[in-house]
Amino acid sequence: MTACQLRNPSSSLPQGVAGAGLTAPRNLKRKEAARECRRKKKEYVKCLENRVAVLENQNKTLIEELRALKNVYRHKAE
DNA sequence: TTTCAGTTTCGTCAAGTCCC
DNA sequence: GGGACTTGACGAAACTGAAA
Repeated sequence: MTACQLRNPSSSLPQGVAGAGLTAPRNLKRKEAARECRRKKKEYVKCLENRVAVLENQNKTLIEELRALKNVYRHKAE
């Protein structure tokens, strides 16, 4: 038993047939809503990827800074 | 060039949430 | 409550790259 069958009792029908009673404008709205949802999701993922890149750069910079400071204090201690 | 497995894209359904 | 909207999940079709 697939998850789809659990959720959709009319799943023996090909997809699209079960909802054939829907009016065309309603179907159109669904299509557009799905497209918009996917567009937003892509945008969100891209945003997260950008953030990862920024944070990785920050991390590199901070590591470099820490290394430099350690050097300074090591020389002072000598 | 053909075949085929893996990936991406699309339309649809169902469930959840929000707002009136 | 009920209609409109959002989103995860599914199957089908289209696309892609590697192997034969």
